[in-house]
Amino acid sequence: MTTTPTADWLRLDQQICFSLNAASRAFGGVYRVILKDLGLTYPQYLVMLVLWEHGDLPVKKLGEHLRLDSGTLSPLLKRLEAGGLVRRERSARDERSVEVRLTGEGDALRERALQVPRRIAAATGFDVEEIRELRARLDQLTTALDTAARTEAESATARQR
Amino acid sequence: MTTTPTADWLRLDQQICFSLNAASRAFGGVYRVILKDLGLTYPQYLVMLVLWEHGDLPVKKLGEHLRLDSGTLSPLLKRLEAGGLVRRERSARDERSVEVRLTGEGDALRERALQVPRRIAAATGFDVEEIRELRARLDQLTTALDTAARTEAESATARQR
DNA sequence: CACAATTCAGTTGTCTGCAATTGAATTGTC
DNA sequence: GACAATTCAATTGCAGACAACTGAATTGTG
Repeated sequence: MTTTPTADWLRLDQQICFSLNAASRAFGGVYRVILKDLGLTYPQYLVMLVLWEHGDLPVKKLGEHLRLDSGTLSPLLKRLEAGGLVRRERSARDERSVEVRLTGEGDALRERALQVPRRIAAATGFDVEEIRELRARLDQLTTALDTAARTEAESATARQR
Repeated sequence: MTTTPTADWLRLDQQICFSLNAASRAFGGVYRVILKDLGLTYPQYLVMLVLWEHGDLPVKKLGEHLRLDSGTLSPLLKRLEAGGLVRRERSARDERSVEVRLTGEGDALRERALQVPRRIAAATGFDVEEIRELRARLDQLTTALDTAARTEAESATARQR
């Protein structure tokens, strides 16, 4: 009987994470080019997407939508503010919270951004259905990985006790 | 007739790039936990994978396998060297080139790394066939995106002329 | 041979991502 | 009402990515 040699488990081209990482960075490359016109980086674009979709939000909520924490968002939002797309205002009701508000300029940028998804979709060469399938697959993967990360972290903590 | 409102094109949950990005970072979380024992980060692990698979390589070749350039690899390799896993030696034949060589320690680490892919695979909750399919899909995507990035870059350059 | 073009690694500067910590504000509980 | 626990944004420190550039070495062409 021929089993896969254990050594082959380490082959780069068998690592799903590598393909994923490569695809993610390849997207980065395309976005970099397309978003240059808008003066946005890709993560900044994601933040703007959330704001356009949901309106003004506290940093916390923004982070939940994007699965990013304040360590990433704080400096990013400052840059957006410096670019005049966004204002940050301490909430009156809860002084711990900072509301991120679109400026007129930030709101106006939305019009120019409308063409971006279409250009991106074209760049993938995938049709709508293929994209939908792949998205579903990836979201399923993300959920599984998040669960596993928590489990691993717990068992690691347990080992230390 | 009911077409999808253009506004919906900007919805975060329709952006394939976001799912991809999220999945990639979720992988990062799992790897961070699992690789902590080995004292490697995820990109460092990828470099080690290539070296274990192909033996000593110049920085250039390493970058081709991983689609990374010297800007990323130079500092990363210095850290691996500081950790005693790798040596960097100027090639005698071509003094521009730097050979990255595994040390005994780096080679030995391979044994402990053999368990990693299995744990990762388990974390995904996907079976071998599902992983294979997803990988194929992602590689296809990467190829398309790389081509598109070049095309976009060219047309941007052309517009400037 | 000479010299322009190319190749290669490294450096610098900018922008993520994330862990860990800080400090202020709020909430829950006694 | 006091005070411990929690929440929230910001900061610090580290490691990646990548563009742009530098400097050294090599190659190709005339």
